[in-house]
Amino acid sequence: MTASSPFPPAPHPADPEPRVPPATLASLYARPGFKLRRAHQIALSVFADECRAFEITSTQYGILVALRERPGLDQVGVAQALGLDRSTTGMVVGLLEGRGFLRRDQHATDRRRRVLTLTEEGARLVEAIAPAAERARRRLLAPLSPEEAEALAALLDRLLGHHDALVRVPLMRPGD
Amino acid sequence: MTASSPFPPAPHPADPEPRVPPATLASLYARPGFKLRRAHQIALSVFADECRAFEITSTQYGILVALRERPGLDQVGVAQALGLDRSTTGMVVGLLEGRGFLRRDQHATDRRRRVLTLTEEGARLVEAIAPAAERARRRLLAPLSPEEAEALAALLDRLLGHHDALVRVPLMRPGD
DNA sequence: TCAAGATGATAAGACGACTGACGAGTTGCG
DNA sequence: CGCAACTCGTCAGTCGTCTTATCATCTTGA
Repeated sequence: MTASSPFPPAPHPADPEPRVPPATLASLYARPGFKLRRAHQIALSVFADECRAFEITSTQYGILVALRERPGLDQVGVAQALGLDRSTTGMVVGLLEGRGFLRRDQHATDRRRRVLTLTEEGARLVEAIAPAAERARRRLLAPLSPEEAEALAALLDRLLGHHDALVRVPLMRPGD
Repeated sequence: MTASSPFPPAPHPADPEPRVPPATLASLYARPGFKLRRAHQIALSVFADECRAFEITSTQYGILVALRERPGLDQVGVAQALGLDRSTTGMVVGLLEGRGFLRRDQHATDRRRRVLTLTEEGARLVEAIAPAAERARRRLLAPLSPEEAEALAALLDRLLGHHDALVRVPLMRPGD
């Protein structure tokens, strides 16, 4: 809360901040965060479109995949495996449980935990979605050549790797 | 985009769905949508961190910038300028109005419209944030060399350009 | 001129995400 | 052993986003 003077940005020679020209819409469009928001929006949209028949979101799909590979994870394990918040995970897991795709049972010894496993139907679903998910991936990357797609993946990996510790929920391969 | 059958149709008969191996966590991590979600998460986080003092989100900042450049836009105009949903825009605009950063007045002739303009305080805020926003941009891109950052921007632009029509709210430079 | 259509705004509901807090349970250490 | 510290799950609250639906208003055309 530094700005309480009636005069907006009077030139301050002693200001350590370099002069920053006023933001314009064009500069907004050029911001990487802006592009990433749009790209994410598009990725969600393409996935939802391809998986329309299953009425499932990419987040829900991620949880099913994680449980298919590692049955018996608890919610925190799922959250860490996918880089999700604990609360978010709890909500989405509750959704999937309500739709009968997974079960939550008490852990044998640690009663704080709920052990998550796919139901038969959940296992069937995650298998059935695979082609649609693959279609979504290809469609999202369609505008890029294979080399460009590779380059994009590499650049994003650089970004993620360096900022991983920064985000509250770093990605964590469970069980290794 | 008419999928009402329980199973997704094969949209391209010439493009038969080959066998799709079962999804693993590793294959999930490799999905571009997954990386984009993480990258977006990080971008939001960095912006929020740098702008902590202003208690503002990147979306709110975008609306302020749009109104600074084009005072008198209506909500639909703001939504189109930023690629936001109309409903989302209405909610965030209501927030900003409640905090005193913008005003909503009746349009002179068209009473359906609400004309949006920054208040003095809103104008001061958007000026004051500029250095923090610039800091966030640089920090987000810090892991990349200038050339890599440029390449990433170009690749994302390719993606956005080709999928723009696909997303329900395409980006639309107002007034050009 | 009046009904039909287009457009702007809002409401309601669902989902994802984060923060902060809290209770129950577990574990480690003095 | 007993208490402190930690962990798991949950809840409440806030925010952003999209969908669908509805309402008010404006414009247009028969």
